[in-house]
Amino acid sequence: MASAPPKGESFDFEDPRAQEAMGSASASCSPAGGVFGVSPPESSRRDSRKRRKDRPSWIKHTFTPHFDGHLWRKYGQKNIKDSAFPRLYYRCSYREDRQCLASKLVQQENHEDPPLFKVTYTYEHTCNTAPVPTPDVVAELPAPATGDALLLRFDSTGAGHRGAHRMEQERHYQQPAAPGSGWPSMMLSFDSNNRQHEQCTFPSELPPAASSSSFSTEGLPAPSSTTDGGDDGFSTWDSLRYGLNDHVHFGDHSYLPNSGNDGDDNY
DNA sequence: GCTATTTGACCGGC
DNA sequence: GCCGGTCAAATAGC
Repeated sequence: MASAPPKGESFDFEDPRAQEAMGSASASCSPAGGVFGVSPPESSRRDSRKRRKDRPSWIKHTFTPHFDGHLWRKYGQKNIKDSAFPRLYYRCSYREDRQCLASKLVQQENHEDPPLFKVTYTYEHTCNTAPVPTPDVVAELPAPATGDALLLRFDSTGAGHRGAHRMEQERHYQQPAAPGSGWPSMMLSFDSNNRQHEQCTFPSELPPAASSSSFSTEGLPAPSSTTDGGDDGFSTWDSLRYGLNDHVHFGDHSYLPNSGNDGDDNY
């Protein structure tokens, strides 16, 4: 990642320190450990807004802005001047519990399908909740010739501290004739911490952004205990739509299978 | 009833 | 003075 990141999957650094810190390290949603663990500012309202420029931040372009391995809680949305899309503001769900100052801004950048999002991360996570990918849900694409069924396998590792949730499900759905029958192999995982992990391997003809062999996106901003991410245009779950080309329904959520990509921003 | 999201307002930075 | 980031009350969903 350090060099020539694939289209739609790149990092830019607003903070030179961040850029330096990244160095040759593989791109992860959060740079090499602790580099950004700069002493957090006071959490008072005023201090929290002070010195924006001093805050470590780095930018990532992705098609799946919500799959970055951490739990995020939305705290604001704002229309930005000169931007056709609103900017969404998220902060770490553990902000209060663990004084984690990590936050991110998500902004759609174009109308492409899938749309590209610019995600600006601020502060390294100090909550120590970086998830370890544990594929619990697996979406496998059968041989193209056999039909258009997608198998989703739900499972649980029970690795979470809240205890294991188990569910298994097989789902089949129709998919349009995919050119070249190149469908991504998607893996989704949920752990008992309400985190979701996703891994997706794309066929060769996928767009450059998605053709980086594989990507894994973990820790959906899982809607925490109650919701699934809300309905703010593109919820956590909506991000999945960019991983396939047809709609897949998880409960109330529908996904539009397509070439998804979240890059190697995970662990 | 609890928790997350929405949304308008506030306030700091530029 | 304008713009953008955050707060916090209101609202909605579970």
